Amino acid sequence: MKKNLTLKQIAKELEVSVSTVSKALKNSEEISESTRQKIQAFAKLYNYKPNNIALSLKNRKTKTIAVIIPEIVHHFFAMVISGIESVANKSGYNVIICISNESYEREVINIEMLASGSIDGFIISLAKESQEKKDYHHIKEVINQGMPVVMFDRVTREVYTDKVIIDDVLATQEAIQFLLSKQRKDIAFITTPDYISVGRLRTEGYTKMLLQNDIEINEDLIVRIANEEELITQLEHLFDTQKFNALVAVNELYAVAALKIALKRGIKVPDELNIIGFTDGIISQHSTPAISTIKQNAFKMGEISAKLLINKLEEENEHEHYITEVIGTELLHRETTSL
Amino acid sequence: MKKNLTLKQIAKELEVSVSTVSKALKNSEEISESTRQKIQAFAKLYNYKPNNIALSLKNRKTKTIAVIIPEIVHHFFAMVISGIESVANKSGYNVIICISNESYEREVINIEMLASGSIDGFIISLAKESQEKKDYHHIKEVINQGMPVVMFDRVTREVYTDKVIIDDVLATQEAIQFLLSKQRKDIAFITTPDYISVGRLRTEGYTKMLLQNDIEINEDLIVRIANEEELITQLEHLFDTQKFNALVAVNELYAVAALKIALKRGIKVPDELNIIGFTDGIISQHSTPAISTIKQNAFKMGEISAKLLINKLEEENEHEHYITEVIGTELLHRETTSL
DNA sequence: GTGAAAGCGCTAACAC
DNA sequence: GTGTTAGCGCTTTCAC
Repeated sequence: MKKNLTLKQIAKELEVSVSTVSKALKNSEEISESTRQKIQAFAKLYNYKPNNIALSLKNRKTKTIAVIIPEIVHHFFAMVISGIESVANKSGYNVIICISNESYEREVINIEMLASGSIDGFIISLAKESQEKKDYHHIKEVINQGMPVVMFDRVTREVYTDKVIIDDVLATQEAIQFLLSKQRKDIAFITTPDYISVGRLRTEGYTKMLLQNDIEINEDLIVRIANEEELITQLEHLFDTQKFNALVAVNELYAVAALKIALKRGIKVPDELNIIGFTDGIISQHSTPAISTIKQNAFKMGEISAKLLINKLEEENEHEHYITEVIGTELLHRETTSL
Repeated sequence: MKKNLTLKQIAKELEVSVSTVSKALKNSEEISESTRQKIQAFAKLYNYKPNNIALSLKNRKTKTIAVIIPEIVHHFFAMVISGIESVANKSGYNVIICISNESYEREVINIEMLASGSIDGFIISLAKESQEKKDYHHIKEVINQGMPVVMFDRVTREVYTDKVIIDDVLATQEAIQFLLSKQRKDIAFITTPDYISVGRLRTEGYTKMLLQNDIEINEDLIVRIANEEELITQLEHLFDTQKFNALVAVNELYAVAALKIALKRGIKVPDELNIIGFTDGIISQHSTPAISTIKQNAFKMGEISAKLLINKLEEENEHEHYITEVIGTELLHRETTSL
């Protein structure tokens, strides 16, 4: 139960001053070769490690960044974190992860807690509830304090800061275009309520593309899932009441649920029904048939978010100049689309 | 770009001393009602927040705990984290997550980095490589320094500390017993090499149970996956060369891969082949047919790990007394087992 | 070459 | 009631 060694202790032990020890360990020219060696040897022997907290207090930086995500048991977010971790570690940063659990309150608490000194910057994806409330004062506040913030995926126009997103409208349009090119014009669309930015944008891509092709929008083909518990019921209702030969879902959970219902009803996939999901996660990969999907490059999204943040943290002159990076997507054909 | 307010600044502004401010904000009886109110009002107005780093340095505790896991894009670990987060937050602790990426080196680096002051305690699940190397000096070292450590799932006998595990042997035995009770005696077993503790224990459960029932072990029915890239090849080989009417896999990835191959070969599941996996994740839930599984209660595992750690952190008298909590499992029947 | 001293932001024992 | 002081562990300027 030996406590961690401090400079003071080394100094005492070696009968020199604290500052000498500090300099010697930094290999400062000021200190004579011999004392330097003596001190370094001692420090090594007793495995001296500088206390990070003291360094943070002194330097006014903690070398850690915080990630606030709505949910972790989710392939997309797990991949983003993986990407963040990977670049953060390379630059010597630690990563703190906090889960808002889609709750506005938890988002606020986490951010306020961390904002007071514990971290150097935030990477945030908004909780559903915050988007619903449209209340972003907590984020604006930390930005005002001069703390860099990067938002990804679930972002909002109301906050000025760096953002990393995919072009949801375009990505959806590409998927719809593909289906249309195969003469599949009755396309069901499973999405979220419009207050979720990504859901809204994807729905926009869907309607835009149909209109561009002079196809009338059938509102009954658009299913908005507000509550995941009603996912199955709402999908069953869709299958009961509508005719369609293709289906696009804004995430893989909705896609696989739809696939499952189709299979149960003996609908042949992909012959009678094409299915395209979003998020290239393990569900899509491992279902049978494997689901064709719009790949969002979550890992890359994490990497870029972290890079943007670290750039802001390390650049000298802080010009107020924010960018929004748009990550490319790709349509990945597997077994639920017919080529 | 206002920097964070400090006690000093408040003191100056209000022409009192720093300690008066400190006490006033703590509602100390020592300070007169009027100055207390004045100071509190001012602090509130300018949104004063104490600097966590300074507090940590002072108190020698950071109120944050670190979780080191091998992999985050994995339902089991994501759920464990969720559980840890949930109890940590309730007790006012922050959670730092670091990913060892199954690498011994990254595990060592992360632990050493955090051990120097940044955190109060660790929750660790070992990287494959560390288990392979059997090198745990980095963990023993932090424990020696007096830092509490809780290990979960991938643990080792060589380190004395609190642990949270499932009874892998027993859990596997129950699965095997179920299959035997249905007269399925040719059971393939997809596992990891023996240096992964959970793989070894589950294999032990498998052989034990068969022997208990006087069934000879057919080594060719046991497939050890050392490298996930060869998963498919090895499984194909199994299906090519062996006859079996049941299959148990030590994780859901192996289970779904086996299911997929079976389906491709036109083998009827569950009629001709029963499949049971470990880990009740989204893969098992959403595959068609949905995979029966041994549920590990990952969330609970996280909760208990966090509780054990926080107890250690907050108890006064530190008696060297370690416990190993065994979490119950349950066999969850879905569509790949016949009842 | 080496060391004393100040300071990062906060607390607490001890004066006054 | 309020303020002074020392100290958490470290760095850095400035004396010696």
